[in-house]
Amino acid sequence: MRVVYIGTGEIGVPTLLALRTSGEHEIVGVVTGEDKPVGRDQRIESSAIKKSLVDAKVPVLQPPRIKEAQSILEIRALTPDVIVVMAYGQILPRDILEIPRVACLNLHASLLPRHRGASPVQAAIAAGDHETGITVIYMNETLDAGDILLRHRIKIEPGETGGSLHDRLAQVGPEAARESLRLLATGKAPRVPQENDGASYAPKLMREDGRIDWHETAETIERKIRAFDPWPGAFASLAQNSGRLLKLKIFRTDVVDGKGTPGQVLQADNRDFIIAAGDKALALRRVQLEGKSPMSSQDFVRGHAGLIGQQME
RNA sequence: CGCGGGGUGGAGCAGCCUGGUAGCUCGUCAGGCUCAUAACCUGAAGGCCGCGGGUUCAAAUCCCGCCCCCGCAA
Repeated sequence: MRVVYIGTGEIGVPTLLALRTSGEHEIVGVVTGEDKPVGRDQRIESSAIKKSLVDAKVPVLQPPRIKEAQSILEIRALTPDVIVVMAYGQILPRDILEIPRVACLNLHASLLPRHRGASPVQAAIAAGDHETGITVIYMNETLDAGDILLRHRIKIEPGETGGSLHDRLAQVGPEAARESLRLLATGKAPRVPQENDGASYAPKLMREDGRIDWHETAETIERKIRAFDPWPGAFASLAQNSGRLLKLKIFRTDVVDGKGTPGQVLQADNRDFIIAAGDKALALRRVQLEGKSPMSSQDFVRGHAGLIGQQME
């Protein structure tokens, strides 16, 4: 079949690669996000998807707004049988959804209807889910609410981070995509409406969403820290001796016994760095100070006297 | 030139404003104490204070240039 791939995020790279190289289908075009300034030097860089196509002779479209007439015409001219969308970053208008002859599919990184929206990977860990996966849906105009074609489940491992789960889900994409296209090609593709009762929404994450609320339970905070590692990162503020408020990024913690005012430093020595949470407490294992590289909490404690009793915010 | 923090014995930091013997908490090594220890005591090794230039009697500290790391932002 003639396939147009629409996506920007790195999570879709293995899927696009598989579709290109499997020989079962022809990628007739790729639509991806614009090149934009990135990093400390604000260098202009292409999306992960475009970078993965450097050696491929595939037409690449990078419309600023896909809903504009120009890009709709260009995509229609590719005459796709199927459009496959994964982590694109823009809402597709009805005009686009109606272009493909067979179907317009979306690969979503959760078990829909759970965790619709832009941050399903983090949401699954933060919610304490034991499994997640890739859901392939027939797209409609409501975000992530289309009928389900198939689902591939994976277990969420203990200690899983947003980064590790993202990478494992990316590896599930190719299989889910190929199987979906195979079913469509043979006319055997199922189509099951989502049960909207079980729906939840995982909004696009902002930097500020990473701030830790020490009033929450230790378990909740621990999961959030794992979910937000490495992006957008969980952090808290700590008053320094100089009087300045320092931002402390927190990477790994363990739930431990301990009681105190939420945010209070209960212990800070060469054994543990423990902060009181809403119920129990959290032993910090790895932290990063603004302007510094990540370090063990022991290293942090060594260089910062008088931490005990201080308050994290 | 997008904004900002930083580079000081092996680790994490202080010292820099207000130039004048290199300091703290650890680690390492040797010895001691202890039934024992991520405990305690004693002693030791280990630094061209990121690199280059300048000012000065004197520079980790002040001035100029460069390199590298990180946070924000994306």
